Order: sequence, then C-alpha cells, then structure tokens
Amino acid sequence: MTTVYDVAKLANVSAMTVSRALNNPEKVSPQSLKRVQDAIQQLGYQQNQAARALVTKSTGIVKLVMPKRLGMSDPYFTALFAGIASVLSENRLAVLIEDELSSTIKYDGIILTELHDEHSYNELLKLSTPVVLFGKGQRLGEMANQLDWVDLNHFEGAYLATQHLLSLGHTAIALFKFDSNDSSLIEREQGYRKAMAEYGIDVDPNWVVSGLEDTSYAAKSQAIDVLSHSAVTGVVCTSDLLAIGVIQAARELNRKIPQQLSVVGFDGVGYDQMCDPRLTTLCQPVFWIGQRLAQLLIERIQDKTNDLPARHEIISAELVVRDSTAVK
Amino acid sequence: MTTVYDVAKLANVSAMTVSRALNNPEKVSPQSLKRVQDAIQQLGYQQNQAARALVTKSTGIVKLVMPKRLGMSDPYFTALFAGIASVLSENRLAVLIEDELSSTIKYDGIILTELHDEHSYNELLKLSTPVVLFGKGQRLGEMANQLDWVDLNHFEGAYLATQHLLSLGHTAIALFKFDSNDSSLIEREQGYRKAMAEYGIDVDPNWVVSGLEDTSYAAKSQAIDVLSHSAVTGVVCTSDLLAIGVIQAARELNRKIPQQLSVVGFDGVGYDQMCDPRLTTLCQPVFWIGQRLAQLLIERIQDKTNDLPARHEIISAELVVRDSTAVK
DNA sequence: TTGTATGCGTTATCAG
DNA sequence: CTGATAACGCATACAA
Repeated sequence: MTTVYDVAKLANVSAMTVSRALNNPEKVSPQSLKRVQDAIQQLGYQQNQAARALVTKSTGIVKLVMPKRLGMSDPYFTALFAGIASVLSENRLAVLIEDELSSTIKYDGIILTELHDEHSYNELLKLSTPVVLFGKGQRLGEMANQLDWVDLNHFEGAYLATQHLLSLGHTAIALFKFDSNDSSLIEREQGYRKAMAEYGIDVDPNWVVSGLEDTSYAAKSQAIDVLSHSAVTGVVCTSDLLAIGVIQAARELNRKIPQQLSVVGFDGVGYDQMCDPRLTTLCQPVFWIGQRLAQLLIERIQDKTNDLPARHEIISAELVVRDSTAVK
Repeated sequence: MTTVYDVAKLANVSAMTVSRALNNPEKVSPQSLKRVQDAIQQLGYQQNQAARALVTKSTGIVKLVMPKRLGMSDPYFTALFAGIASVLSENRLAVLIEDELSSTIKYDGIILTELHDEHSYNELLKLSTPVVLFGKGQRLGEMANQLDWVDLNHFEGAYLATQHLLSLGHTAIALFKFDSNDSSLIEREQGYRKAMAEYGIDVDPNWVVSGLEDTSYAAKSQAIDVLSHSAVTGVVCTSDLLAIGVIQAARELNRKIPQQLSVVGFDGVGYDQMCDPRLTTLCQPVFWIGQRLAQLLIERIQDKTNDLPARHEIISAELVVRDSTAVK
C-alpha cells in the first residue's frame, strides 16, 4: 500500500506537504502542488480512510436508516435512496444502509426515514451527530422542531387532487386512505376536506374509507362496496396502489374509466406507470426529496459554527393529469 | 470517548487483555474476561472501528454495487438488497451501496449485481478483494468461472412456465422477451424452446417477440399486434411487467383472461401482486438469492487459507399458479 | 510556504 | 495467560 511518505519521497517534499496538497491545496505552492499531484498519479496513491478517520474523527460515511418494511420491495424508497445517493456521492460521501440506529460503524451524519418514538429520539441525542429526518417526525412532538427535516406537502397534495375532480364537475368524491398513524395521512384528509368545503359540499361519512392496507386488493374489495352503494363518481386515493385497486373494482362493476368514474392516485412512483388507463396522480418529486435530505445533512456536517438553526423544508407534489379522470 | 485504556484501568488489566477479551475471548482467563466485560458494560465502551481498521486492514464494511438503472425504482433490487442486508447485519457487517467500483472508502468484500465488461473485471482484480457476482457474469467469459457467483436457473424457469401452459392444452404459445444482452434472456428462450420441442410443437417465428423495453406499455402494443394476427392462446413473459402489458392488450381486444388467453409472468416481485386477475408467475426467491450472495461473500472474507475454490450456485424459481392461466 | 514532532485507538509481536 | 512496546497512515500544532 502506498502512503503519503511514498508520495512525498517521489515528489521531493515532506509528507506534510502531501497531506496539505490533498486537503488544503491553496496552502501549497503551485510547483509543489504539481509535483505532488504527479506523484499521486504515478503511484496510484489512495488515501487511507481509516487513518484519516482516526485522526479527524470523521468517516466519510453517512448512515441511512430505512424503514423496516422496506424489505417489501417498495419503489418509493428506492427512488428516495437514489436521490440521497446521488448527492452524497457527488460529495464523496458513502451511504451506509441499516434498519436500526445502533451499530459499531461510525458515521458523520444520519438520515432517518422513519422515527418510531421518543426512545429512538433519545438514542439519537446520545449520538450527538448531525441528523436529518424524512417527514416531520410529528410523533416526537416539540422535539422534532429542533431537528432538520424534509417533508412533502401532504395537505396541498390532497387538496389539489380533490380540487381537480371538483373542477371537472364531480361532487360525490370519495377518499381512500391506507392505514398509518403517520400525520401525513391526517393532513391528506384535511386537504381533501378543505377542497370539498370550498365547493360547499358536505362530505358523506361513507365516502371516507380508511384503515386500508396499502394494497390494490384491499382497495378493490372496499371500492366494490362503496361504488355499489353510493353515487360516488370520483375517488381520491392516498397511494397509487389504492388507485389501481379502485380501477380494478370499477372494471368488475363495469364502470368505464374515466367516463363513469374518475380516479386520482398519489405518489407517482413506479406503480402509476403500469396502470391501464394511465393514472392521473399526484406525483411526488421523490428523487428530489432524497437530494434535499442529503443536501441538508451535508450542510450540517460541514457547519463548524454549530449554530445552524433547524431547517424545515416542505416540498410540493405536482398533479399529473392523465387518462383516469374526466369531466363528470 | 472511552478507550481500551479506560476499560483496562477499571478492570485492572492491561489494554492488551481488553483487546484480547474482545477478539479472542478464549485466550483470556475467565476471571479477567468477566472483569473486562463488566468494565465494558459500565463504561459503555465501543470499539473504534477506524483505529481497528487501521491496524487490521479490515473495515467491517461490504460494498454493494447496484446497477445504475436501479435509480428507476425497481422492486426487484430492493428485495435483493433486503436479503443481502439481512445476512450481513447478522454478521455485524455494514452495507455500503455505490453505483461504481472505485471509491475512497475501503471495504472487506464486494457484491456486484452487474458487471459491465472486462474493464470492470480488471479493476476488480487490482482490488484483490473478496468478490461475489450476482449472475454468471457471462460477458467475462472464462474469467467469471474463477469468481463466486449466484444466479437464477433461467432455463428451468422458462421451461416450467412453458410446460405449465402446454400441460393445460395450449399449443400456440408466444414468448415475450424484453431487451437485454444478458445471457439470462437467451437461457429463458432456450427453456421455452425446449418445452415446446418436447411437446413436438414447431415454434412459429411470429410467436417470439423480442427487443421489448421492459415496460407494460411496450408489451401492450406488441401484444395487440400479435394477438390480432395469430391464434396464440398462451403467452410466456420474461417479466411481470410484460405480462401486465399483455393482459392490458387482451382487455382492449376483449379477450377474457384466463378463459381465452393464458398469461404467465416472470419474477414475482412486487408487480405481480397488483395484477387483475392475479398473475400466474415464475416466482424468484430474490430475498434468498440476496442472502446466498452475502453468505458466500462472508465465507470468502473469513477464509484465511486462501484456497477456497470458486463456488457457483444456481437457484430455482418456483411456478406460482394463480388466476391468469387456465385450460385451453 | 514548508517541515518536525507527536498522537489518534487499536492490535501484532514478542517477551515474561 | 499476560503485559510492554511499536506500528498502522494520517493530520494537528508548532517551529522554521
């Protein structure tokens, strides 16, 4: 293994100059710099991260805690990961994925996609490491506001989806919610209700279907029920999977989409692409969200002053109108 | 930060004994061991990986090179990753994901899910690190046989899928292949042809549709063409996405599934779950494949003798019969 | 601008 | 079975 000393010898400088050339090139004379760089080239020298970490107490590694349910092959988190990784690798940081907080591997910062409870939060504080949350971490209450986070504008998203159907002349609009004790779903329901209220429509309790598993089958069986027993002509779903289930139900009931029933999905990652007819959906910029998560973390890692305030970013989703919605 | 010296002082032993207690407990007297363990408990001591890595030249990190196209949110690779991570974390190894071979972070071993060419292979040899391939790495030719790999039995899979349709009385069976210069698709076609030959059926060239993008839309438009101009009653697809496209085409042509057309998918990860009717598919044990990849790598990392032969595992997929296939 | 001495926390070596 | 010492490769502090 070639070390700074090998490089130093070849470049006719001291090891220190090599180190500087690597970390603070501006503090080295152009001539020395050039000689060092040539030597590095020639020897194919690579910094030893372990030695560097030992003395700088930094690792070049960012830890990403993915939700446990990720194992169930979710395109959403794959896209999120891709966004995170893209920014991190630009900054020469590696991503380390684990499904729990504790581990023996050290890291410079951590991105949490799911913060279960106060217990996790306390562990987090013990680590005293830069951290960014995906989602408001609402279950932490006030504590979450002291941390950086990036979240989707769930309220606005559902509002836009509902307004889209309303503007097409629909009035009997159902909401299909999958089960989650995450506040994001509460906000989506609020967005739906806000839009309905603005159009002066009383929401029939039967229109709001909640507690669903997030699968097309769960949505399908519920949708068959709702569509058979009510005059609903539009459905807002909180995921594309649910929307696909509703479309399957409509097919079984011989309701044409979009002529007799309009359906809006939510997420726009993966599943919407394979729906027939093409799904109108609220498309989340998941890749971008991942990038922002990474960017905020990097800023915090690089912040020496330690007085960076907590930053909170709320990102908008965009309604992509395709073939599953039409005028009533 | 507490170090071995802190622990040593508290346990009334030397730092060396602490180190031994951690790495070779059997070489320490039971009394000392107990005192050290207690001290570790009490102080909440954690090994400094960087320092350890510096001297042992090991990192506790396994690198996983995912295909670049992963960014496109593919449930297949998410499942594969989950399998890999499960085994690795059991062995206190962390997973580091990157999309290219080179990086400054050191690692103990590497799992490659996509080996592009000889160039990559040469880089690999320079690293002289334990490596396991996902897939035969056929494009490396002979070289691949010197490496460990795990692959699916593509031939058998396609053979089983085709045989299933044949046993249901179908004779005009099409094959939908997505575009890939990977040998796995060649093998799948061979499996299809073998089954057809065994039933004494001549394959009509029009039945074999290749060069498709791996999307439901690509399959749909092609399928409309094929189904309109031939007497095909069964379709074997090389992915679930293609199968979904074929089903969409059938719907558009008013062909009932499975009464008028039987369709078999391939993969059984993610997309098959949301198909209507439920998709008969060749289900790959992707999670298990991931686990095997990790296991082989760990064995190679732990192998001191350095004379472990290259191991090659070929894993079978299982035909899961659901509602998209029926007797002719 | 450059170089020297020193230490980061751990384990290998070798002596006891 | 145990301990003293050196070394891993790099960067910080200080001196030149």
